[in-house]
Amino acid sequence: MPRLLQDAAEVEIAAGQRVFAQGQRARNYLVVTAGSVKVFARSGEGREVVLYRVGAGEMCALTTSCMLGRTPYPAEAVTESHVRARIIGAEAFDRALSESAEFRQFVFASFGQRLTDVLQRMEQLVLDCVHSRLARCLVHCADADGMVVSTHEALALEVGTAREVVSRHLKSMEQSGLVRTQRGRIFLLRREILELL
Amino acid sequence: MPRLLQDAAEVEIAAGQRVFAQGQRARNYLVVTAGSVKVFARSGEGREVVLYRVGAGEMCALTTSCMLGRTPYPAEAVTESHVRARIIGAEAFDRALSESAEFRQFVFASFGQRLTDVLQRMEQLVLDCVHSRLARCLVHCADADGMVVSTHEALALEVGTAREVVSRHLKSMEQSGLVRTQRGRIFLLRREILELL
DNA sequence: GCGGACTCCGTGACTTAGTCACGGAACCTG
DNA sequence: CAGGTTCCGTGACTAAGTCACGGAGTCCGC
Repeated sequence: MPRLLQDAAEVEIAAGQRVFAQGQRARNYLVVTAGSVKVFARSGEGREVVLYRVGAGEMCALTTSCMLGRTPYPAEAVTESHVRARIIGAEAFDRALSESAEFRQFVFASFGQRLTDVLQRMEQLVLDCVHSRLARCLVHCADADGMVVSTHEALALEVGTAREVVSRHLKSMEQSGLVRTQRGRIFLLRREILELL
Repeated sequence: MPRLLQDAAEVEIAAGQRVFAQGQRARNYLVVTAGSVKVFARSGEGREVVLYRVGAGEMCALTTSCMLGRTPYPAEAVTESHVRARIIGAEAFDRALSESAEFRQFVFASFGQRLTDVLQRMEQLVLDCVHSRLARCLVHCADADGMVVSTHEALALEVGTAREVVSRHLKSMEQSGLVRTQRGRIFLLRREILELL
């Protein structure tokens, strides 16, 4: 992480807090140093899609974009865990950008990474079926023992579908012996097969 | 457009040419000065999604991102019309970035704009139904007389669905007197209503 | 002008996904 | 352990996507 960030003010945010809401204006440049923030969009009727998440060492590209374009946030964000983040004001940000090649490098790299991430995600959402997306998501979210701690609801949000659909797919996966389910958690039994989508 | 770009080499590309393919490496920073380039992803079985398009005065964010991250292109691009573009090599790009605040401004703004565009598009793809997306697309693509010159196939690609689905929705729109269709073109009869999704 | 060849479109039958409405099971919490 | 809350399962229905096929419109060479 660039030196400039290490001197920046640090804030702590509890899990489940809203970081910003749709329509709000961006005030400060943000870099997460610990924990993870979920950025998502919400439809009129309450359906949601996760756009991306910001993990430790990453900046919130949307914030940066909104600050530069002076546009309001087109999405909202909440913390998924206890989060620590560094904050930089607009002026300091501009200054750092012009003075430090290292900082530019960092900002650009984050931006680029985010863009390709999002494009890839979009590609999956449109081209892959729910079954694949769910399998991928499970493998990705599983810990070393193959356990995923998440509700069907949350998984649905993640793969961009509805809870019931996730329930049904999980049931079919369970019937084919790929997973075992419990309230609030899923155990992957045949990780290799799930990885093949 | 920053001065640096005005001195850069200009290339011309005919309509329908591939600009880059999936897996290829980015070599040069690109800014389109006339025409439009379509960036899209393709699934194994030939389905496609348009990720975004680069119009006059815009840079290709994906190219920039891939150059900075030294990653291969995750998508492909073709020209939709005769295109003129300015090209800058990697070294000149880095130099311009450090020397010119104007250039930085331009690159960042483009990047940010692209990101919010893509996020918005993603949001629509997941949260809106095909009917809305199609209506929006028609309104957006129509000329002053309310005429859209496009095949059902192309519209399908645009809204991220299949040709048959577009055909059916167009038929239903025609039956409700919203549009009139001909081979290769669609006339919007009730633009106001289409705008309400 | 006429016979392909090609592109574009329409349609039926079927599969997969998403929505709605509900009830029941599992888990807190006093 | 009573009562609320969260989470999950299910059936019935609608919307969307896939597959297969045929037909209409357009282009082009002769």
